[in-house]
Amino acid sequence: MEQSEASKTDIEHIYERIINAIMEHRLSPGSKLGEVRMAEAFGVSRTKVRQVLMMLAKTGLVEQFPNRGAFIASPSVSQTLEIFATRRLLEPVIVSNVIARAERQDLKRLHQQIAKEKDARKQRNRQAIIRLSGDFHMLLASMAGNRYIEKMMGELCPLTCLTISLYDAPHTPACPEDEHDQIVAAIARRDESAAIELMLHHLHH
Amino acid sequence: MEQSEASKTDIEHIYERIINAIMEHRLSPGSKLGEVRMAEAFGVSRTKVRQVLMMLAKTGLVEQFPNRGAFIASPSVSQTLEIFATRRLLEPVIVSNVIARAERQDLKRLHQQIAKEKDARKQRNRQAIIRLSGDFHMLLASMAGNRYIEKMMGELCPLTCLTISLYDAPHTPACPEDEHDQIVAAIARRDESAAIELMLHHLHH
DNA sequence: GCACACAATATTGTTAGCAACATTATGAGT
DNA sequence: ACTCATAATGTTGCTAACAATATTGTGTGC
Repeated sequence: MEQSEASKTDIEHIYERIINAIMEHRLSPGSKLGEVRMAEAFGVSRTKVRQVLMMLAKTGLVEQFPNRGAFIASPSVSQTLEIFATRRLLEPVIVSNVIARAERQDLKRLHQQIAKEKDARKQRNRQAIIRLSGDFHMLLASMAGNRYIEKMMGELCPLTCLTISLYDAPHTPACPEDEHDQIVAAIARRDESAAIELMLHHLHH
Repeated sequence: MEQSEASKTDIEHIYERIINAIMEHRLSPGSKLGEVRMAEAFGVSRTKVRQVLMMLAKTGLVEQFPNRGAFIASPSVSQTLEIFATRRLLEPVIVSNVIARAERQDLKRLHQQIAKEKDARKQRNRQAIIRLSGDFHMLLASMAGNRYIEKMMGELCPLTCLTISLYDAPHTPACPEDEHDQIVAAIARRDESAAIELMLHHLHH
């Protein structure tokens, strides 16, 4: 009973941390997520871990086998194709919505994000690079003004990270940085077709 | 201890039944979902009900308030707009994919679905009409060959039902039947632009 | 040395009971 | 009669122990 925080809060907290670990490639596809191990690692009861695992399973990031436990998902080739097909569907409308809605403050946040990426790249911090790259897409999604699309992106981004660690050559940088840069520039000058084109090209691997 | 079926199975089972209840308008937005009450109603332990509620919360169909309980979601106006915006984004590509992929067997199933709808309409079975109408869209989504889009539709359909019972005049039929009919016809003759046009018109309320 | 059966261990699934919180009911004071 | 405080009730959140299943380890026969 060291910390009796609101349960909701720390369940959500653990959930986020696991997603971050996936985004940073610190959890590989297929990794087993033992309940007691996680409970000890996070200092909470097994019940809460269980709930987190179930939430992750519902979003498709972990697979659960009865009486066997939970494992980080390893998307098949067909799943990977579907993930990217869905992103190619969603992200153009995200860009388009952002262009239509973005305030000056939003553009500022985008530039800050790019700056952070540039920083991480300069420091050769691979984990940070990967995570920030994903955060860029999530930030964009959060500005599109559609929470359902945003939620979907919140599931597709970590899944994308998993596919990258499965099917990409190791030590390949996630996204060339200047592409993010160019997209933001196109958004800033409200050039919709260019931004969409850049985004689609960006998602073409 | 009357039925010790595999827990996974009956959790999924309860989950489906609640979604069905939402789709049939037997659960109104804002309804409280008490844990003990549900546990008794379904003949399972409170823990399992808890897990189901959490899954429903993750998909956005119920809202949970700490120490207060779980309630069927009542989408706001802005949420409703976003739900339909998302459907207008997804369903055209669903139709397009179905046209590209549908086998003879799929078309048969679509026609069977339409026949069921026609039946329910003849019998003035309002609950069945509403649910079957939702099932039509889900059936279509399942044929599109993209499980992520299908999953998203599986969340958006029940949400749509909730918005209908919130913002539609009571006793309004969910969808005019012939529209589904026409869509299937357009799919059958592989007329993509017509099918998409019909679907968009269909989603225009 | 190998394959199989059987025991030991570890992990997951479930239940019952307790603690914490919110809601409702009761009653005293004005 | 109304308001506020306080007690009673009910509901949710959590923990710990138990049951069921899978995994690993050990030994015996061939």
